[in-house]
Amino acid sequence: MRFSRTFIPTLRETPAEAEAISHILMLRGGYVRQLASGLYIYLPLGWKVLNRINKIIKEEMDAIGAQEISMPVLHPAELWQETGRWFEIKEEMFRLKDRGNRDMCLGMTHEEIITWLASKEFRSYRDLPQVWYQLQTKMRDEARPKSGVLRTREFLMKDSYSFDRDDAGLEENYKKHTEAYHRLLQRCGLKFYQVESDPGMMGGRGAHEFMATSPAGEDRIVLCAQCGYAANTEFEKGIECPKCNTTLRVERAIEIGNIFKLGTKYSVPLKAFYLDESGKEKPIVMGSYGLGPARIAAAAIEQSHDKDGIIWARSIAPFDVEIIPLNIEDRDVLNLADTLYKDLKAAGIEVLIDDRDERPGIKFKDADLIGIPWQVIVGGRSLKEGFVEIKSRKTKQIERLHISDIKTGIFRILVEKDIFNH
RNA sequence: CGGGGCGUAGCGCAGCCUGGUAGCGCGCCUGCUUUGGGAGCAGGAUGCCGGAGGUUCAAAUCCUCUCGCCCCGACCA
Repeated sequence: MRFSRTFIPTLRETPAEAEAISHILMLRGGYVRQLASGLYIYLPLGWKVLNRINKIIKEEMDAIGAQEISMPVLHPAELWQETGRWFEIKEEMFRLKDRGNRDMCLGMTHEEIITWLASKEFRSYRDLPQVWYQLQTKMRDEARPKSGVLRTREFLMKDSYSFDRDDAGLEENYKKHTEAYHRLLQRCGLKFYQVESDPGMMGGRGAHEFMATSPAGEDRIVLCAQCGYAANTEFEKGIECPKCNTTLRVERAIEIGNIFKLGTKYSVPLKAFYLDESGKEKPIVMGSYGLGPARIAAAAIEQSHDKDGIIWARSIAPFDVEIIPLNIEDRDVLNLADTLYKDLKAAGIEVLIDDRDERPGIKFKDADLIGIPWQVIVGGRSLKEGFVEIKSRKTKQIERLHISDIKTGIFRILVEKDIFNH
């Protein structure tokens, strides 16, 4: 895309309302804008990042046989009354009435809805197992939204649900999800831990959280350097590792995903039953698996930035490469930059060209702020000597490439040196 | 929901204590000069001082109420 025609409103100064690093950089980099407390607008760059994360999530979910569907955000109250959560959950649920004065609510999660579907559709053990997922907006009237997109009142969630005939089936789907989460979070370039957690109001028989370490995190986890043991501090108050007696270290972390073995907590009240081989009616055994794409993006920034801005992993960066012609009034510079732009694009690389009529300093500053992993700098000075430069956002190292060798040179660097390349 | 802080130009802030013509920096617009790390000069535009009520000859400033945003805590299916 052309910078001059793309809406990327970078900010020179830090807005007063932002304190968390990811919040500051998302605002300054022109990724998001705040509408109200806990409500965010994703601008072109932010939306691109979110979609790249979503794409990775979908690929890994599809790979374990999950099928994408989409459920409503607006729910009838009855289902929530049947499971009791209509009464257990207090101000955190947005409630409203429709024109017929029927009680409705905005979905905080979708167990009730998907279990209703399951109760209508599944008859026989032959219908199972199934795993369904969606990327859908969740609404929660948070007591205290905070830290930019880390804790909001409306947010996107990947939520999947598994339906099995017995515990063995649930264990298998649970394990598949665990493995998919590890793969996808690695692909996003995150440092994270899987820890045991409290099933809480979700109920059921076991749960895990996926935690990305960051000082901006709301949770604390304990880690064992010796054996890799990790747990939520809710459970482990002691400072010794229960597995190998090494001293544990406590770190703050962002909860980016959680998974629950629901068992029959929802299938029983919502009458989601199936008939087994002997014709006996049994409740479906369920699991539910959440993941927050916006939290993945924010955690990635928290874990990878410097004083100049964001340092994206290439897998989730808004673009792979940013071409920076330093002076667009210099014909040679602009022409070469433009040719490169078209060539890289044609080769399937996501590329942004800073074709604005701005001074070099502004372009450098904005490029570092936005954090695209590779910068291709086309300047009059080195061009006269026959070179362009390719610079790593992460290491700041510059490699000079002769113009006769630019294209292949860039491809070589993208493949060989990109530590995030998968 | 408890505690604290802040609302003044697009952004960052000063002015408030001690009432008296609304300011600074950046950005924005015009022109010229500049072009390898947020340019220089000259000219210009921009304010319901969050809102309502009150005190006063006079309120950004004092008083009351209210709304919004941030931070700490509680909460977080």
